[in-house]
Amino acid sequence: MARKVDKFESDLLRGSLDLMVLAVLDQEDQYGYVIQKKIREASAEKVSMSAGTMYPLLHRLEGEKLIRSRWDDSTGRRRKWYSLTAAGRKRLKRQANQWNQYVECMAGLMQGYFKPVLKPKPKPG
Amino acid sequence: MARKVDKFESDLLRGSLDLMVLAVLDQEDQYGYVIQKKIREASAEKVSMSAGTMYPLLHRLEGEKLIRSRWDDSTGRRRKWYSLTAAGRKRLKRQANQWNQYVECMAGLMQGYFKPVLKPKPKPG
DNA sequence: CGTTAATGTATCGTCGTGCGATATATCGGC
DNA sequence: GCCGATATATCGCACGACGATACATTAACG
Repeated sequence: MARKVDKFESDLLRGSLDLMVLAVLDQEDQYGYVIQKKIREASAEKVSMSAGTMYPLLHRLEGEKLIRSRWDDSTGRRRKWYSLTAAGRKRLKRQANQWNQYVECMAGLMQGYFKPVLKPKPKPG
Repeated sequence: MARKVDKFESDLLRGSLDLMVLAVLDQEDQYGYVIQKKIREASAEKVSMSAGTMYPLLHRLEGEKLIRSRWDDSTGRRRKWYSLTAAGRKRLKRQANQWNQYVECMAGLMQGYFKPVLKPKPKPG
């Protein structure tokens, strides 16, 4: 059996997808297709969101005024570019913080109840 | 009615709640009310699952044969004790692994696109 | 010219699940 | 008697990731 690249469960995505997209847009303005691609590549193919996830997500974030869009029809391919709003940057900061806190909480929970799986101090030197 | 629990956090739970419960049960057999309490306390009140989340979750895990239950009616309070099955232990190992990998992926994504938040405060001196 | 693949955005219905509300019952303290 | 904590359970709702589907452009290949 050929070992396929293990993909993460979609339930994990649920809590962090917004954060990823906001983080990508914090670096530079982008359009949907590229955002999707960037996340997939940056995660070594492990995080992949379908188009049916991506576009509604973008629309939702825009509805929340966290990002704004503008169409680019200058080329044959219609592209909708997105950029972070001030509120988006603020949200990004808050969620990134929350994410880090949550990861710490999980680490604590796992350490207390499930030592073996947690790496025994990688100690990168 | 306004949402009491932050949506970001409840979505985070989605990807990791099974893992938490399995981790708690890996330490020792427990019943629902205490599992709920342990998670809440171990996370410094930050992670809290409602009873309406807890019991259906337990039933689901039991349906998946990851845990098994037995009633204790010896006291006035009826308690349903849960314990991990072999499959449950296996799943716990897998999920914990996935979680750790996912956290690493996120760290990579965030580092590339959002340095300021992730970066630990440099200790002066 | 026709076909296929990649690019690019969009919407639909389905499904799973966390949540608040609610129900039921026991027990201890006042 | 009343109230809060303990203890389990179920209901309907909200929300979002997903696969399917649609449609248009561009480029490669025959």
